[in-house]
Amino acid sequence: MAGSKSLTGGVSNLDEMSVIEPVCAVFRRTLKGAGLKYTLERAQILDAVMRQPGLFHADELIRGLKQEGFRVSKATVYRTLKLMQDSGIIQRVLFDDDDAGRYQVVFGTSASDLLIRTDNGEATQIELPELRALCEKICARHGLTLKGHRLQVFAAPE
Amino acid sequence: MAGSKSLTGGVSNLDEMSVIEPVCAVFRRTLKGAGLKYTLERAQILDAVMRQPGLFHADELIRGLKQEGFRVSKATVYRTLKLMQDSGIIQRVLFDDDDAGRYQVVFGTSASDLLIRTDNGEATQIELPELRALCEKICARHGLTLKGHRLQVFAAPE
DNA sequence: CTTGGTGCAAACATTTTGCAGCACA
DNA sequence: TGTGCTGCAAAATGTTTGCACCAAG
Repeated sequence: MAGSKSLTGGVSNLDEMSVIEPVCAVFRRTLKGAGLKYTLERAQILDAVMRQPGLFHADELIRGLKQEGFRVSKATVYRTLKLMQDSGIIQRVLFDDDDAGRYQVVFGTSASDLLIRTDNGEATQIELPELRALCEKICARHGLTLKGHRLQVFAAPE
Repeated sequence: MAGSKSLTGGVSNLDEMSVIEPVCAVFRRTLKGAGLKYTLERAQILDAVMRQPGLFHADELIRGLKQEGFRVSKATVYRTLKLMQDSGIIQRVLFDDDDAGRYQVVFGTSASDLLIRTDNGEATQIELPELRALCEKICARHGLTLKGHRLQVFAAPE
């Protein structure tokens, strides 16, 4: 991770990044579909994003990238983050006050569901399979097709 | 600094809060409990908020107030909005890109649940009674007490 | 008086955009 | 050659804060 370019580049050789593979493909496909390119910077950012533990701040991400020696500008990071949203790889999350800039990886997980502790803000990804059916039901009732969902459960100890 | 700091200590039970008790009373009680005052401006803002159809933007609210002849500053509006969040009367909502500044009245409704059309951004409040039990189950599994939840269902026609 | 509230404007944090140069199809 | 990409810095949002003054207990 400290080297120069051990990225998912995809042009030729890869490293031992396994989680990233499918996401990478999705991202690339989406980009290509829009006439955009899968550049080194975008690969680096995707890589960094997938390495994030659940939730992350755009700011942290940027700092992390710089710390690892990558020279990406925040403009590019934000631009890429937006592209990733469009590709359905990540989504913005806001669960309480003052939580701007918070993102979450949603690709390859059913991780739109969060359990959030109101006492310390800690967020855990939860699994709630039954929810899917509920959402589908609601959509059907409105004559719509389910595209996704997001649940935030707030709780405290005691 | 993640958790919210409730003025009276954990308002929370939004879902079962009876519709009967006027929001005004709750707000007032909460304020008093924190040694704060229920001023004219706060009343005006609360009033305007309750008049909002579901979701609203802080910005719209401010414009609306000014248009009605009230001379409240945005600073006061934001300060009051925050107080209302702490009282559990409203909550911030972010369901997609670019939706900062969006709020929702949650008092007296089980309205943390939204059906959002991905094609035009239109948001409808939905009723999903079964969800409550699911949330409770999850909380129990983690040894926590349910404080509230928020669901966003994304869907499109076709 | 003392505590809190308000408006205003400046400050902030986050995200976006204009621009010039660069890279690759 | 053109189209897209990048970094930088400036701009644009959305929200908060410092300050001086006002209002009520």
